[in-house]
Amino acid sequence: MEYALRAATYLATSPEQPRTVDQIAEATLVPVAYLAKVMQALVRGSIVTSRRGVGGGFMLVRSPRELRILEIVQAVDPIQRITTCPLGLASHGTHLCPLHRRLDNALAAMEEAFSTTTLAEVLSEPSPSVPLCGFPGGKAAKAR
Amino acid sequence: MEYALRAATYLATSPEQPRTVDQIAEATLVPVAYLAKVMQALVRGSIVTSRRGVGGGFMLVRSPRELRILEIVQAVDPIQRITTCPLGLASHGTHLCPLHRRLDNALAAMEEAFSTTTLAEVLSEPSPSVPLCGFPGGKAAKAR
DNA sequence: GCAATAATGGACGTTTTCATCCGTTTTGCC
DNA sequence: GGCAAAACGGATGAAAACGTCCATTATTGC
Repeated sequence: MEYALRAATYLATSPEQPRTVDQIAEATLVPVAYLAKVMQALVRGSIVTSRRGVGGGFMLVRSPRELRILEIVQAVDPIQRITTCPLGLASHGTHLCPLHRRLDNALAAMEEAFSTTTLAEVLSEPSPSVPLCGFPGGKAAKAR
Repeated sequence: MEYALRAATYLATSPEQPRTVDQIAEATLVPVAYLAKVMQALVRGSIVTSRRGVGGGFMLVRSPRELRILEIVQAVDPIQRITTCPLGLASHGTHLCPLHRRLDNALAAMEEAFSTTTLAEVLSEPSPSVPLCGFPGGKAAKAR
């Protein structure tokens, strides 16, 4: 999930411009082979599009301005809200017992936190450090 | 973590009274062998005390009234706040980049949600369904 | 059509989590 | 002291998450 967010954030720094798995991996310091899988998940979740072949790569489907980070989270690692009693019995229909209500509240709080920011906001936020820390200088402190 | 909360909630229904792993497992519908491990974690986290032998079992160390559910969570499955840049470089000291700040905010929101309720409040909350759903009738819908 | 580029899919390996089993130790009771 | 109850600890196993590797397919440029 971290990885997906890093990748999406990176893509948001140059929408319109397709980026290859290698580029994304280098910028975000994510193991490239695994990142390929994560990107597939983002494709399946309709967060990014992909194009094969020369000049291909991945691009965000929608503008960073209208992409909430919650959507990325939901695409790769959906927040499982508690809608029904996790114990076997469905003896009381929809309303949860107090304990599970609290658990669900915590999940809701997390969802809320993720839903209130778009990728564009993450990028534009005035901050002493650039998103993804090292980049867009790229290759963040990678000696080579 | 669910399991730990269920167990603690159950213990809170009769503080003072030691409960065995078997009793807790039956009431909370948690696999008994695994629950034993979870209880060990709670012991190590100083949430419960244990006594061996006849009449022994587990008891909450503190009163349900002063036990926040966050403490149980932290004992068995600590919320890992992001305090430092997860990418390699510690190039910028304490302040996180915007992306990781959001992630940490989400974690903080969760912590907050867990810290605002005590076990006693969970139990006393007026609700159509009893905590842990099936119990304290026990053996929740378990045909036998 | 051929070669290079890049995503896609499947097989495989490693590490964490969830879970079980069993022998050992502590404790209370007779 | 001996026995039964119960927690404790370690070994083991199954499933999921994390990660790697490689062959295949689509796309572009020549």
